Amino acid sequence: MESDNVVRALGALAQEHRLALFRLLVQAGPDGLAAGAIAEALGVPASSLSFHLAQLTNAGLIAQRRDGRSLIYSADYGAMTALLGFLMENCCGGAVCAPAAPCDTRDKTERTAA
Amino acid sequence: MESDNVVRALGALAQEHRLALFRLLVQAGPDGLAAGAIAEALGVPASSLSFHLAQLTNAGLIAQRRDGRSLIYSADYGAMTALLGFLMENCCGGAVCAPAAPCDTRDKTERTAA
DNA sequence: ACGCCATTTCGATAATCATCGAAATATCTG
DNA sequence: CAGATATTTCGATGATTATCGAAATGGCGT
Repeated sequence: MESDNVVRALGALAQEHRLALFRLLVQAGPDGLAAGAIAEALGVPASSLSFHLAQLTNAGLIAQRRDGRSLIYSADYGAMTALLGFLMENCCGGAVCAPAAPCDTRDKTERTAA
Repeated sequence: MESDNVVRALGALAQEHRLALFRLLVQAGPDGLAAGAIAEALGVPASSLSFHLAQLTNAGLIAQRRDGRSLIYSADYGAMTALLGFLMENCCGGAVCAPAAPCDTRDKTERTAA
């Protein structure tokens, strides 16, 4: 991950609503959540939420897919792993001191198959 | 680390100059660097740098100490570890998937003694 | 005390960000 | 196609952020 992307990712997470939103999506897993469900969970007006979703999407931290008239958002575990990897790579003068793979990035289907 | 502190820490790192600054201090180690040396290394005017140093200090990511007429800044490894810990704790529905101790947080004296 | 040096604070300016209602877009159903 | 639902885009507003020169502060040497 490039330094520029890292700044954007950190900036996207550096906001109360968006941090809560991202954590919500992470906990929701690969199935994700519809925008409406997120708005309700966070108690944020739809238009405000849309703004925050756009920020996280632009930062590459979440993905969007359509299901009927709902738009489903889900966390991009790979991006999160890359971000953590960058922060850790650069914490001790270039030495990596901990594995940069915090999550099982496979989705439910893959885990079941494995 | 509380969610509020996390937002502040992420916000502090979500800026090109400050991310470079923090990485510089991390690489410099516990001895830290004087404000002037940092300004020169980053090519940022003194007054701008002072603003960024204040942001990082306020976020608890760096510490300040005086040496003569110089102010020496150094990375707070504990804060960085706590931040990484928070991000990892909260990435998989509460399960910690990787050790949250990326760095040897002891200073030179302690390492030598060990 | 005086001048020097390192750094911060002040003040002004331009830019970006957060918020949210109203209107527009896209999809489904009948 | 018309109506209902889910979500985004637009537009306006207030708040925060980044920048940097000039002036103020704090510590040092003489």
